[in-house]
Amino acid sequence: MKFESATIKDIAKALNLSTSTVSRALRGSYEISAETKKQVLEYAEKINYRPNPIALSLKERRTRAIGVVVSEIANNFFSQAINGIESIAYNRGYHVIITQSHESQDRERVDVEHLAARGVDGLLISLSSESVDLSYLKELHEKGFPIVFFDRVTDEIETHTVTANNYLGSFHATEHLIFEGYKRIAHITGSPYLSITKERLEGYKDALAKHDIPLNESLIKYCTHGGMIVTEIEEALNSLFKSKTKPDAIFTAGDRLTLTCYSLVKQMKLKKEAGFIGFSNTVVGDLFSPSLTVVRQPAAEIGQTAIEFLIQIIESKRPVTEFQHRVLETELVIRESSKKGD
Amino acid sequence: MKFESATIKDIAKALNLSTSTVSRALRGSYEISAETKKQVLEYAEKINYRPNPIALSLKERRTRAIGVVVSEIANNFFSQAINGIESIAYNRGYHVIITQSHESQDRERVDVEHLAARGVDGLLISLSSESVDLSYLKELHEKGFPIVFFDRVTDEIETHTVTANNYLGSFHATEHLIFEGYKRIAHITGSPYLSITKERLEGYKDALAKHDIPLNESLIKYCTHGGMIVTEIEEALNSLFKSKTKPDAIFTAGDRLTLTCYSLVKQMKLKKEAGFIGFSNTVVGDLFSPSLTVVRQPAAEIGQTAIEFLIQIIESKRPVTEFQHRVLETELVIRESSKKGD
DNA sequence: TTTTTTTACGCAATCGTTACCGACATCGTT
DNA sequence: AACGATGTCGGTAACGATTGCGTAAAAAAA
Repeated sequence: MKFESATIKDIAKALNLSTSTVSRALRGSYEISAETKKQVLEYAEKINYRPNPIALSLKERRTRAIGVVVSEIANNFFSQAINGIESIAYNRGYHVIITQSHESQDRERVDVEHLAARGVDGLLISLSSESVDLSYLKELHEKGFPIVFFDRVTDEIETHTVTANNYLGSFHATEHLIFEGYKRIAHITGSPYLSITKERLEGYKDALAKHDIPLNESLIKYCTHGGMIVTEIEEALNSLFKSKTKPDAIFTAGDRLTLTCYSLVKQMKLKKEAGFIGFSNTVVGDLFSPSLTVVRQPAAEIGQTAIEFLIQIIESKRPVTEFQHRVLETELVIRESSKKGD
Repeated sequence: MKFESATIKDIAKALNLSTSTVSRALRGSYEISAETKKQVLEYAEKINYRPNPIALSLKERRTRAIGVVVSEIANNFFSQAINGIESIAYNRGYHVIITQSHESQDRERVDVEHLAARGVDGLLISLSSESVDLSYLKELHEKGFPIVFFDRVTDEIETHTVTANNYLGSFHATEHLIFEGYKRIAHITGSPYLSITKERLEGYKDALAKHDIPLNESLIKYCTHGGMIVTEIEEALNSLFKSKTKPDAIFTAGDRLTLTCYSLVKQMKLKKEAGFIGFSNTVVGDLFSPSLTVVRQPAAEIGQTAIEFLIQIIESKRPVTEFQHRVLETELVIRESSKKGD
C-alpha cells in the first residue's frame, strides 16, 4: 500500500505553469502576479495540497523533529517530563520522537544512532543505568549535533543540563526522617554510575553528618536496574532487615524504585516498623496506606527547560559555547509514611 | 548549527568512483567487483558512513515511521500500550512518533494531519473524548493511508481495531459488586461519544438487569474530560452523595478517572461507606488503602496487536479489504475496596 | 521610436540516494 | 577474426521542493 499525495508538480501541470512559479506563488513571492497567485492558491486549496516535509528536510537539512531518549515511559517522572517537552515542542513547531532505553546501554546507543541517522535536529537524553561508555554521544556532540541532558546527566560532555536539585531534595528528605526521630536510615538507590544516584547519596550522607549520625555503608543498597527488577529490591530489603543493625527507616531514590519498594515493604509487613520516604512523582501518594511521603521533582518544568535549551542550540546561528546547568528545586510532600509511630 | 554527515558522494570522490557504483557496492550488488566492493565498504566503515534516511524516504516514498495518537501519555493504560507498540516497532525497524491529543478534537486533528504530512507510513490512534467529526480521518483512510484504531475505536471507518473486552470487563466488575451485596451501584464514566464508554455502560446495565436490579439513570455520571479535570468528578460525586438514593458502590471507567475519583472519595471520607472498583492499569493498586479492586486491560498486548495489524497493512502489496476486530480479555483484580464491610 | 526598467515567469541546479540504461573492456566461441 | 556474452562501471533522471539566474514581454522613461 502506498499513499499518494498531491505535489507541486500536479499544480504546475494543471495550471500550465512551472514548478518554480507554483512554489513562489505558494510562498507569496513578490515576483508572481496577483492573478497567478490566486489561481495557484485556489487550486492548492482545492486539491488539499500539503508541502512534502521530507523533500523540505532534504533540502533544508533539518527535520523539525527532536529525539527523546528516556529509560522508561511508564514512569511518572518521565511521562510528566515528556508532557513538558511535548507542550513546548508543539508550540514551536517541532515533532517529538520518543524512544526508551529500558536501562540498557546498547539499546540507548541504537536509539541515539538511529535518531541521529534519521535526521532529528537534536537530542534530549536522560542516560540509562548502564551508560558508562559515552563515546558515541561524544562523537555526535563533537560533530556539532545538538544534545541536551536532563535528569541523568554527565560532565563528560559539555552542553546544557537540566536537573532537579537532587542533593538538596535528598538532604531535606533525610533530615526530615532524622527530625522525626529515625536513626538507622537505609538508602536504597539506583545504579552507582548515574549522576542522580551520586547526588542523592551525597545529600543523604551530608544530612546524616550534620546530625552526627555515623554513616553505615551496609545501610546503602544499590539496585542497578532502578526498580525494574523486583527480585533485586527484594534482596536488598531482605539483606537490610536480616542484619543486626536493622534500619528504622527507608529512603528510596527514583520513582519506580520507590513504588516497587513500598509495595514490597507492605507485602513483607514491615510497614509499621519502618519510616518510608522516596523520590517519586506519583499523583496518588495520598491514596496509599500509609499515605506516602515523597520528594517530588518538577518534572514538567525540567522537560520544558530542557527542550527550550535544545531549540536554542538548534536555532542558533553560531556554535554555542556557553552552557547552562539549570537546577530546579524539589518539593518534599510530607504524609504519613515518614511519621514516627512511637 | 548544522550537522554534516558523510554521503555517498564523499566516498565516490575519495575512491574515484561514481555514486552509482558506490551505491551498488554498498548494497552488495553482483555487478560490482569484489575488490571495488571491499574498497568501498572499508572506506565507508572508516568514515562511519550512514545512508541518509531522509533521502531514502523521498525516493522510496516511505519513512519507516509510524505515528501514535493517544489522549495522554501520563496514563497507565496508554504508557503500557505504548510500551507494547514500541517493542514490536523496534524489532521491525520502525520508529514511533508519539503525540497527545489531551482529549481535544482540534489537537487530535492537528496531530493527525501533521503526522500524515510528515510522512509516517501509518497511524495508530485512540480517539479523544471530543472526537465526533472524523471526516479528516476518513479522508486519509480513503486515500489509502494505513490506520488502525485501538482502545477508543469507531465504526465509521472500516479498518482493523484492537480493544479490550470492555463489555465483559464491565459486566464482571458490576456483577462482582452485586455478588458482594451492593445494590445501588453508581457508574462514573467518560465522554458518551467514546466506544469504550458505550461498551462499558452496556456491560454495567446488563449485569444489573441480569440480577434484577432496576437501572437508575441518576447513578450514571459522565465526566467528559475523563479524569483530567478534577472539579468535574467532584461535582459528579457531590451530586451522587447528596441525592436521596445515595449509591453504596462506585464503578469507574478509565485509568485517570479511577485514580482521581478514588482519591476524591478518600478525601471526602466516603471510603467506608461505598464499595469501589474501577478500570485501571495502575501497578500499585495493592498499596492503596483500602487496596483497590481494578479491571485491568492487557494494555501491552493491545498495543502489540495494533501495531502488528498496522505493519501488516503498510507492508501489504495489495489494498487490504478484510479487517479484523481483535478483542482481548480484561482481568478483574479483586482487592479490598470492593469488599462489603458490613 | 528607442532605450531602460520592471514584471512575471521558466530553466536548471541542489539536497542524497537509487535505478534504468548504456558504454566499454575482456573473454570465449565459432 | 569477428561476434556475442559477460562483467564492471558511469551518466542521468527521478523523488519534491526551493532558489539563483536568465529572459521575454510589457511598461516606463528617454
